[in-house]
Amino acid sequence: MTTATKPKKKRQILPKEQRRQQLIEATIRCIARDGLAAVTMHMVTQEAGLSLGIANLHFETKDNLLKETLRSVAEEYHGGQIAIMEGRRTAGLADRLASLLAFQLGRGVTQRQKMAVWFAYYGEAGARPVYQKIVSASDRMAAMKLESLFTDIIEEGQYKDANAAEIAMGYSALIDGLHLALLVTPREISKREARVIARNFLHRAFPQHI
Amino acid sequence: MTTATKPKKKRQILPKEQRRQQLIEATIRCIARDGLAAVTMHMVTQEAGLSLGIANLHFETKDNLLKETLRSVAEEYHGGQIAIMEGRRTAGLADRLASLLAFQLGRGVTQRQKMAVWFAYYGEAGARPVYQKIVSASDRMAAMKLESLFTDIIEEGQYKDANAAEIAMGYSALIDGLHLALLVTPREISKREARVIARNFLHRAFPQHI
DNA sequence: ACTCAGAATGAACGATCATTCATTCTCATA
DNA sequence: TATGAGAATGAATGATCGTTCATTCTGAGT
Repeated sequence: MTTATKPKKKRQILPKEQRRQQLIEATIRCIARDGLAAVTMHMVTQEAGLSLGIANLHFETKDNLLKETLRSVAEEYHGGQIAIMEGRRTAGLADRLASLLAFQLGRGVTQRQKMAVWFAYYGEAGARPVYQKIVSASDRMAAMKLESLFTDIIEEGQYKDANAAEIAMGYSALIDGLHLALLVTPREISKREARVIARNFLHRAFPQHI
Repeated sequence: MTTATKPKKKRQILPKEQRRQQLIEATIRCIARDGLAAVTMHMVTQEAGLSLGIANLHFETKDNLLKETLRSVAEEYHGGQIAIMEGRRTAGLADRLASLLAFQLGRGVTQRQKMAVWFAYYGEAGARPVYQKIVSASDRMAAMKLESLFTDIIEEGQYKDANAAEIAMGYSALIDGLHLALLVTPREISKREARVIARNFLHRAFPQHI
């Protein structure tokens, strides 16, 4: 039996921003794998393949690292939605609606990892106003864009008695709830079923568009 | 300035079950106030007005106490729903539907406390299969009852193209999402609005019943 | 009134973790 | 090649927390 080889030893110096990103990504993987409560600085820095002190060097405190990680995930998630809803690519409203749904309930291990992080923070949000503030910054923007998209759709489809704000809040809640179900009881619901449910919600509201 | 009075000193012996309940309730308050990650044995036992060692005496470990607390909240929440859906009180299906909605989005500080606990655990559920198992035990039962209620409603209303299982999953997800919104961004949505959204969801599915 | 089973207590212990900082190492620049 | 600014390291530190258990205390039974 040979002594375990130490695969990497070489120390490398990289620009600050790159290290920060590297540490945030390692943090996301740790949270998704072990849960927010179990994450330690050792765990994160080892996951990143770096030394213990590096996280404090770039983020000052663990709390700060966690906050920045949440900000990163929130901005990516909401940013993705906003990009679709602003619709530079797809011109038609119906296309945007379909793209949005596909993005929100799309495939990918990445997606699942991000969702795990998302809800780990939600779980603490009730007790930690800081988290609420970080999320609501980008959340509010996404909510506005969604309401605006629905307003356009209602006008285009001449839907009677349709309240864009109310449907938007309902749709957002439904998507959150479906994500939660996929995360907590994945055996009870598949992504395909989740997509059907969300589609039917939209279809009942905007039958001509989806 | 007088020395701070020590309000309580008398040691009291109570039956095991009562102490367990007392500790679980203290745990719920602690989680709601400070978040699951911040809860300590000191905190819980002090909140309960008891001594440090008592939680270990009745629950062996902290982990066990947290698991039992989750079980208690899950059973209360799902149990409340199940009781309504079995509908011994209200005979009409429409009444049951309204009662269910009122229960799920009803008023009360208690409700908010329980919801905080609920999502604190959801946040860790992705990384802790034990939590998933505890929740899914009562969750599955509630889901079955809900689907059964919707099946009856579909038959009574002769709704065409309505899939009870799909609408039940959608409704459950919507309620979860609304709870999440109320917890995380209470300024963006009121309980009244949440109730309207849920009601409209049901109205679109079962227009004759609500 | 007396007794004692076992409920309750809390000081102490050991383990874990975030943070610090003296030291080592890297690489852009000269 | 030589050099030093500062990036990276990880042993050490101090604080926090879960758990233990010797001791104290209670109250039902006699």
